[in-house]
Amino acid sequence: MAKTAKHGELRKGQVTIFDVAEQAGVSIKTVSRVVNKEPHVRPQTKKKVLEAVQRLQYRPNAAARTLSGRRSWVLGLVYENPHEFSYMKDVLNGALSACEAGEHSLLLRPLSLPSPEVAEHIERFVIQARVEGIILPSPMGDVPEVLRLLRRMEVPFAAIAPKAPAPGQTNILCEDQEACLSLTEFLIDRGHRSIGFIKGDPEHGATDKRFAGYRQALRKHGIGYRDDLVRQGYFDFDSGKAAAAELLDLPEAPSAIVASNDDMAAGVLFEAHRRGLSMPADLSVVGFDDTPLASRLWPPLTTVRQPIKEMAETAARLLMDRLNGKAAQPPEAPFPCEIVVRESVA
Amino acid sequence: MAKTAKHGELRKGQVTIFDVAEQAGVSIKTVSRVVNKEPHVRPQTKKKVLEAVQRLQYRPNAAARTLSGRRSWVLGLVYENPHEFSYMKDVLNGALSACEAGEHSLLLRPLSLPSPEVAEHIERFVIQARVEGIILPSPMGDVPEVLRLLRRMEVPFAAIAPKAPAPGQTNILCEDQEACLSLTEFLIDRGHRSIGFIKGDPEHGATDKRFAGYRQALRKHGIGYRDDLVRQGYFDFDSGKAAAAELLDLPEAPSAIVASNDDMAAGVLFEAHRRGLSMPADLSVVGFDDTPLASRLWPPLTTVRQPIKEMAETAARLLMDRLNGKAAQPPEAPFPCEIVVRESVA
DNA sequence: GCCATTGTTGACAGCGTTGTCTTTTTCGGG
DNA sequence: CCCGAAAAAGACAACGCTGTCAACAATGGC
Repeated sequence: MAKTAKHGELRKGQVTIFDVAEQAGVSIKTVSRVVNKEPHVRPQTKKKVLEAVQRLQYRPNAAARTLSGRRSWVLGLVYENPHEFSYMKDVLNGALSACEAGEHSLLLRPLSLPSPEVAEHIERFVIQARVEGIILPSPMGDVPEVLRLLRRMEVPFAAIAPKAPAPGQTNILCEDQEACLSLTEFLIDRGHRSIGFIKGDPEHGATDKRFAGYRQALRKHGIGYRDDLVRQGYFDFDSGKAAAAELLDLPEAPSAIVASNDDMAAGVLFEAHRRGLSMPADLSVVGFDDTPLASRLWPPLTTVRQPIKEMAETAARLLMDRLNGKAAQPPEAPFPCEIVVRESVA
Repeated sequence: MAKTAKHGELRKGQVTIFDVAEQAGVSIKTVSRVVNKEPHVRPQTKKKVLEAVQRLQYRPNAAARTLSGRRSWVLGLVYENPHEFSYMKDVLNGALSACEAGEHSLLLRPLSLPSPEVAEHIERFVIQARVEGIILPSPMGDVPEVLRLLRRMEVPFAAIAPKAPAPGQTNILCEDQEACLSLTEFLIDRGHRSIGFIKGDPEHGATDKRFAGYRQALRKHGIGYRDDLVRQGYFDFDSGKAAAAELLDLPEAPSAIVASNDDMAAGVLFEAHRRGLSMPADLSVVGFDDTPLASRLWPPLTTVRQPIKEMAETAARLLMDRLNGKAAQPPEAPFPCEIVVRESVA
């Protein structure tokens, strides 16, 4: 009882497991069992404990938990710091909300990507912060050193939209190819036959799938594939602008351009404006991602909305389930995308 | 020695204070003193310890530190989740880099703002995660309940660009008014005499200062202030669009519009495009913040770049200094802004 | 009604660090 | 060369929780 008494005097608002145990008239270990959803507690006892927890507003001390147990309740989000943050914003919000629901903390680790020390940075991050699991938004899920390191350290991870979704790891995918197929078909349906395409960064998982969707659409509608209508981009504004310049300089310039993301589509519009073209009359443009940018450009972009936030949420949830020892679910079906029609297509 | 031996076997890569103590031939307390830069250690001893730390790559276990000591080494970033994340992206990066340098962790807490439970959320956040100090980017630094709560809980905080920078708290400001003065003067210099202004969200700290800069510029150049040329906005695209529509419907429509941020400026451009105006010939537009958006719009926006990242870094650093018991520095001078000239002004 | 088995609960020792208090060492002055 | 004070170093008990193992209660088969 001495101990109980000592702990009874709540210090700085901290309610401890001892207080709950006292309230419920059980030992601290039993409280621990209930809080951690362990078996071997009678329903009746469980009820008493939960009531005490509720009454005292008890929240386990994370530091003590980490120190004592094998768990740290920390997930890491390792990402490449982009110029256009809207994709990461959704990832962040999704991960954050899942972590809150799962009583985990989320620690961020931005990294600049083509760098030899990536693995070391992550290793330090994991050891230092005792990170239990890692979320890898694209393109992190495709960096071989990163994957190798995490496997070696046996740190579970979930990759969002990786390029090559390795089996046996948690992958969160979306229907990139199908979406890009529909997007291209949308242009074909409006009468376009000469359609340019700007590829994304070859490092990103989505790049190939979107391109495949484009080709599939052409094939499906019997439109010949023309290599000169396809340009390499890197998912950023400048590369989109440059690719557009090349396409528009073509003797047989396309009447519509599919950009693999909105930022590049913005580059296309910019270049077209610069040339005094009037959109969408002279050129139709579509993007991908439905960033805030898409609705702010003139003309506002027809684009594809991906459920990034939900994907990140799922990634975090699956990770936590795995850490909690839940049986491995069957791999999630790819998330569906949705075309958002705006005025950038004639 | 038994203890030392037991701890000697590095478990899961964890190097403990015992290992360092053994290597250096001192007690763990001495290691603790050195690591925490406490006094009462002979230079010679200190050197030995630091060498051992270096050799073993020792990093104190954060959980143990938190549990044992009074410190948690955690800062919180409490923000309103915006549509346009670029401001927060900079804040985040700044805070993150300062935290890394100062060996703190950063925990995020997005909140939706006009909400009665804001204070409760923050209270739980602080207690739960044992947050030691909080960074409040605008407009969080102006929510009375938040400030009241933090003062009551005695949690140090630093406000970035608050509306009413209360004395005695850490405020990070920038020269909003001066910048908006220069920005307006930039238009006046180009011959504009009828200049519209779209105010920002009245909740934000920057709103009044930017408006004051606008009025100051008119006064300085002997241009009469016209109330009908000023509209209320809320820092978002739609409000900018709506305000622009009103201004352009005016019998004597302005030849230039100053929007209090880029997102609203995007709204102005959008509305003007919709009416078939040609920019910048028919209408000049300037924004504020230099978001990625600014360079992607057509025409690209002349705007003001604020050193947000540096400001956030400073906020975090000042907070950590305070927590480390360093003497309170004199309040930092406001950060200077910089006009970024692009093609949206004729 | 007894024993073996299973289910439920509790006592107690860590986890790696800091805070407090004690012990040892150093150093200057007589 | 010794004494006292101050500086340096150490011993040890928290911190709040989980893991391990032991104790006890309930259950079922004979």
